[in-house]
Amino acid sequence: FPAADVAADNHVVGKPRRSSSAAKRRRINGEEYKSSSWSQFTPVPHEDGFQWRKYGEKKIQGTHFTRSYFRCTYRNDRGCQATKQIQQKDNNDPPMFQVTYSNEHTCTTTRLINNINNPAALHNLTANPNGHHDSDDDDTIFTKMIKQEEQAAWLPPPPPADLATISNNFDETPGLHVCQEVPPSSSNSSVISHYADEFDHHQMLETTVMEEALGLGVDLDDPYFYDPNLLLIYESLMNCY
DNA sequence: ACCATTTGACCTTA
DNA sequence: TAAGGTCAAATGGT
Repeated sequence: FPAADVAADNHVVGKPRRSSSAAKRRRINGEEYKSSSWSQFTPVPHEDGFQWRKYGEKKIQGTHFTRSYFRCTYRNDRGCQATKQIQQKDNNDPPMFQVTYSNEHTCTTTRLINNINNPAALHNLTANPNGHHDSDDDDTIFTKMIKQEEQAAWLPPPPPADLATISNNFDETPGLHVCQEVPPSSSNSSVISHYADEFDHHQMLETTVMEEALGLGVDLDDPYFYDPNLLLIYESLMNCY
């Protein structure tokens, strides 16, 4: 199953966010550390096997959608410093999200994923994506996240040329969602062309990534293609049968 | 009542 | 000083 190696090791779909100055490795106590931030594109931003608590949402300049900020649910009781940001990139069917992770998980769930070859750990992971014992309580959180994502996935259609219409769509957007569409800050033709250019840029970027992946034999119809963690689970399951 | 999300205020950084 | 990131009180769902 070559797709797993491609996505997990070579970062075809997930690539380091920082490329210039921040990409320089820092040296602490004589040890070298890689950047603790990485990102990936996915239509299912919540399906990464971890539990997250949202702590903020922000309109980022030059983007259509708000950025959502999450930290690990176990930050307080287990001191896990993992965080992630979710930024919706387009309104395709399904929409694509960029998920940027910072800091590795130090909570129990991380150990389960790292021990994916352990059949017991794998069973726990696949039986319940939260990586816990099975119980109704654990399930409700994950289910809620998925429902939340589904709501975000079906936003109003792509921005029309008429800016007044954009504002109307924004007002009708439901309250509970991950990334909501945001109206332009001013109304003139340069704003429209700016968004058009930005849209083209993202389309081009996605196309480049997809072509690169296809060249390496990735099956784009496979939903697990987008998430390295899910790919690992998928691969281990394939090995089991 | 408890807990996660929302959201404007506040803080940090370039 | 403005944009991005985080805090925390208010809000809403169960």
